[in-house]
Amino acid sequence: MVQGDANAGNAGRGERVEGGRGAQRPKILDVAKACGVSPATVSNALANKRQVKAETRELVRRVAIEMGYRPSAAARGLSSRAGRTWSVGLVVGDIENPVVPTIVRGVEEILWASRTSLILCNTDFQQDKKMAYVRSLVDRDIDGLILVSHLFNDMEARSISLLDLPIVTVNRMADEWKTDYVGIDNTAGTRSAVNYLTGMGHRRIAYIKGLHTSTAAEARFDGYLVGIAAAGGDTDPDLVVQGDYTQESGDIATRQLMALDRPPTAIVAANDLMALGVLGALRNLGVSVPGEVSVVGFDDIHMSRHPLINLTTVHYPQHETGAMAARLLLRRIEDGPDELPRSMVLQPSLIVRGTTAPPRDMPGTAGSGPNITV
Amino acid sequence: MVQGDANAGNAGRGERVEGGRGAQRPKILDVAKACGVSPATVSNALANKRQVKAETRELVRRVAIEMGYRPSAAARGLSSRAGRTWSVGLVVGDIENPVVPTIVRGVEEILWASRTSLILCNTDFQQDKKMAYVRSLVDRDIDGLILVSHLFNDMEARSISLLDLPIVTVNRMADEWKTDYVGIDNTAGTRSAVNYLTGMGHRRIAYIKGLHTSTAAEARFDGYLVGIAAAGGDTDPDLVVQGDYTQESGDIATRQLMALDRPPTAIVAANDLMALGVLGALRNLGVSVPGEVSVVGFDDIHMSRHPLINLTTVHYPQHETGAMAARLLLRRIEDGPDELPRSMVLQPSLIVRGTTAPPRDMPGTAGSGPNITV
DNA sequence: TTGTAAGCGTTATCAT
DNA sequence: ATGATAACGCTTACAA
Repeated sequence: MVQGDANAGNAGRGERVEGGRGAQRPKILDVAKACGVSPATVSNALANKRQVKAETRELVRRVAIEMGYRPSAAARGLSSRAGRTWSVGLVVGDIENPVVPTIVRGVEEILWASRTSLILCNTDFQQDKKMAYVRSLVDRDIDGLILVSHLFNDMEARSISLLDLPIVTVNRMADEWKTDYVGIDNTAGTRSAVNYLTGMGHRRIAYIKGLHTSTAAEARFDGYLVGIAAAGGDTDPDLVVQGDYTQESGDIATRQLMALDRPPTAIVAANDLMALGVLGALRNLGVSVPGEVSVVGFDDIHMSRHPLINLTTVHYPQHETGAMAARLLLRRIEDGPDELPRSMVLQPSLIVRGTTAPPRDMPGTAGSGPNITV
Repeated sequence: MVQGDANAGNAGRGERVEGGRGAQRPKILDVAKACGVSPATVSNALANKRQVKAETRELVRRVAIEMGYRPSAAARGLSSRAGRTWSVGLVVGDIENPVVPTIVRGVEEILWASRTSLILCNTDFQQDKKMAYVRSLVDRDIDGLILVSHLFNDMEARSISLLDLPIVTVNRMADEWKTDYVGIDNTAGTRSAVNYLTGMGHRRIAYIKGLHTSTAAEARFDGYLVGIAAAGGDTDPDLVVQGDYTQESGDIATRQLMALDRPPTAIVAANDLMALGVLGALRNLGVSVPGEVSVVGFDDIHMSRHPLINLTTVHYPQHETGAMAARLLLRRIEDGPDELPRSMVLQPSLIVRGTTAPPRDMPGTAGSGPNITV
């Protein structure tokens, strides 16, 4: 029973719909009619909100399923003042950066559990694209927003704050903008990497910086500086090269570093992608790792674990970061804006693999075995 | 990896903004009043639809911007019969699989150009999660749907077809379901890989299959079979091992293959991720590549290009696939359902790198230089 | 050129 | 326990 009469009321409208195709989705009124009750009752029966006689409730439910009725999310959001849209925006700079999909996955996992949709925005780190996306998300009445590795200037921050929309920022160091925050202690991360190297006797340690637009990049660099200073390492400015987080920039930086009169005995990169570039360049230059030069990355992307790469790196809990951001956001959405901003700082940890060893001129304890011998 | 302390010392920063907070977003009526015109005029002035006196139009626009007015997407979609929601769903199995982010990026690039939002759904290849996501997308009145590497059984396909929603499937071989389609010639891809190997003299070539739930996996396997048959290669069933597209399964399969009485001289994997597993396993087993065993992958993920990996593989145009899917979808959304289904089959191409060489017992032309020597 | 009013599909507030 | 009816914020006939 109950089959084709959806569309009964609005027949004649769907010109083109000739053969039984294009059966429009039934609306709540269709279900109501089919059940001989009012739309309100259907709504209540389905939402389990008000008291509805068990009998009617069952009837409505059965018919609704039979007809394939599904409430329109848009209509729902429009109605009911407290109505959520059950969707959140996720703004990332570059979905192709290996750390990002893992973060996204962490976010998705949590959101899925509360049946919240994820609107993905890829900004290519362009200011205007970023803002346009945010505006578009707001137009959609999203319940909340997660911003990964993005900086907002005062004007932008102010204009967004006005919306008093639940926001969680990820990988952005604290500023005046009071949003919830998830991140790691970047400084501690690089410092532990440098400490490890100096502990093995390295003194001439190079650093390849990340994109300057990121506060995380600054923090990681600080860790390097502190670590070098603490061990009385070489502070030759030529040992610091600007990169942009891409593999290629790691490659270029390495050629530059190895061309120095006194090349470094170890290279620390601000992320794994650049470290991979370092390894590639060294390989092509015929420099053995870790025999002649040690290499350390930051992030611990999946590929770094590969036996052919086997990169010593600082582990960044990417999945957990995403999951935590989503949890914070959902909590904020439920609690409302009156709670104090929450910060979650996860701890990175050094993972020692095969690209690090004592410097050649100081054959102390051997590393975990040479990784590549050219 | 040590959990972090939560809630840092940013207390004191959050003062509860009591008074002027929560300035709600202005609605069209607010703008109308502020301009002394009717809401209809505001709508028309902003949408540039009907003729509006240039003067009023400018006034309305200025005031709208001043007040920060933005039309509600939900209300817009709900109103106007022809109203699109300017959002599409993108269903993928695993965002962490390296080919996926690149496809996503291709989709995003095109969608962004037409200001259409991307709702990302990660199914983990679970049937129920997949269908739940699709339903949720339909509830949201999305304008269209892109399904990447997903199979739908008849019942599912039928129930979705009823919606007559614009759909583009990616990486799924043709079946009775008439949707637009983007894919590559998978069979030709693996066949070219096998041809290359047999051309160098290989006869005992192993194959690691992809997940059986995917039709692409079947097609790729077919290419292997055809290639082997054409060259009179070894059809020993032990040479075919089932994998699941993960790196780990490539590793396991390789140990199994190399433990055979007569191990293969070459291994073809149904994707790069498994091929990376193969390389890792061979490395750990002390088998030289390509000296003792040649390895070929499929996809050409970013990492395969790395000098330390340097994997010979079949290039799969991931970005272009995503972009093409989005173009097809947008076109379908605009053209309506009456046009015939369109199919787009892109051509894969073999990329010869360093993991392939003639078999040891047949030292013809050497490969492009040994990649790894253990 | 502009205003009025009728939807769009729900949920919420009243009555009954 | 249920049914009218008024929002929700917008677009678009239809009038003026």
